[in-house]
Amino acid sequence: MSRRTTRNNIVEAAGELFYRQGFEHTSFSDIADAVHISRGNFYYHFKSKDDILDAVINERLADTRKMLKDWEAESEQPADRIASFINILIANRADIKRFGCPVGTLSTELAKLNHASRTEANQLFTLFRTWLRRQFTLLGRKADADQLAMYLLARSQGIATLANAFHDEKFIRREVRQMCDWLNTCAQEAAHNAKEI
Amino acid sequence: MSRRTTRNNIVEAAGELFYRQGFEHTSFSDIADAVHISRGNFYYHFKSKDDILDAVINERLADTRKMLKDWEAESEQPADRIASFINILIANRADIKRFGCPVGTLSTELAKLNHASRTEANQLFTLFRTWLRRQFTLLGRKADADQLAMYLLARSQGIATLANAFHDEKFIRREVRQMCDWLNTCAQEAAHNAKEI
DNA sequence: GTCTATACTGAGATAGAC
DNA sequence: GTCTATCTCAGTATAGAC
Repeated sequence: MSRRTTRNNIVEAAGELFYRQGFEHTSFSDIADAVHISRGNFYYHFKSKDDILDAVINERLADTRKMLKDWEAESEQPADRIASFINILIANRADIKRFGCPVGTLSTELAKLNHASRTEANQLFTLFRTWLRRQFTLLGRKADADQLAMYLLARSQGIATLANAFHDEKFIRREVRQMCDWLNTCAQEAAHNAKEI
Repeated sequence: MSRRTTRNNIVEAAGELFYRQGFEHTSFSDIADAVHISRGNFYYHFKSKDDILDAVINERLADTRKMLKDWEAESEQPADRIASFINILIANRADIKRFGCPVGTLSTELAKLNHASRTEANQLFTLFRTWLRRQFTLLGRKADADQLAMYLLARSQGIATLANAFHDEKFIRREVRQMCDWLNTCAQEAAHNAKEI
């Protein structure tokens, strides 16, 4: 686990602030206040604000890889693993309601800024997409695994956006329930097809 | 129709730039260059940048109201009207790919900025939600009309976010096709239920 | 490694001439 | 109505003491 160095503290605080306030709207002063260091001290650890952003994205990528690995270790069944993905909406519902999805909102912001780290940030989406695709393949839906992965990703994104706009946690719960139903149907279809062959 | 006054030109150019670059990231200089006026001239027409934002939002609200009205006039059947909504994803696919959904991305940005006009901007979502709810009610799905409306809204939002992140228009087309299928099933169910009663 | 002081830039906003 | 000139301020970034 990452030690409590000043550098790590900066990345952690910046990551949180970028999520809550947006990257551009977060100033060095904001981060300095959170970490309790002076503004000038940043430049010992990073050479620019963009540099901090890269560090934040890389940490999120590492965290996400670990999370996906954990989900695979926790469940044998691909359907259960996919359910783990769906349920992060519930686990993070309070934050999602207030700040939206950390992946989607960063991607959207960097797209508007036409920021150099856009591509990096979108790797977060790719991580989920690839992982979900693999699970759907294991589930026996090889032919449309990527489509199913994208469907789930998109639906989760939309739920996060609207839950944020309407400040509505109940909406998250309801949609998650529906997505779980959908997943069950999906798994049953796959099992049925497997018997036929 | 709005005449070509300087004020209207400012609102139009600002609306476009806010969509493409984001509100915060768009400066007076950017707008001034687009409209070919000096920076100082803004303050004859608006008292602040936030004032311009309000004007932009109000124009979008008016445009959206008109569009929804037109869809109602163009189609008698609620299912066809809902299809009009789904198909804006196709009509605007090039912009969506590059800049995301104008409603969703503004809502997301203003949420992060904790901006006073957040509520105003979210009225855009409410407009679509209420209109869709009414169409689903007319379709004979009174009991779950609002849930269906939110489902469609959320799904469209997610599609826009991912199409933007992955720069993928084909994904939009495929998802739109699926949503149209879903809508047909929806309408058939409603028709079936109507017969039973 | 961390600080203070400071340079530099671009932003939003104002005053007043035309 | 539109312009130029200017103000103020916050932001990023640098230099150099400790």
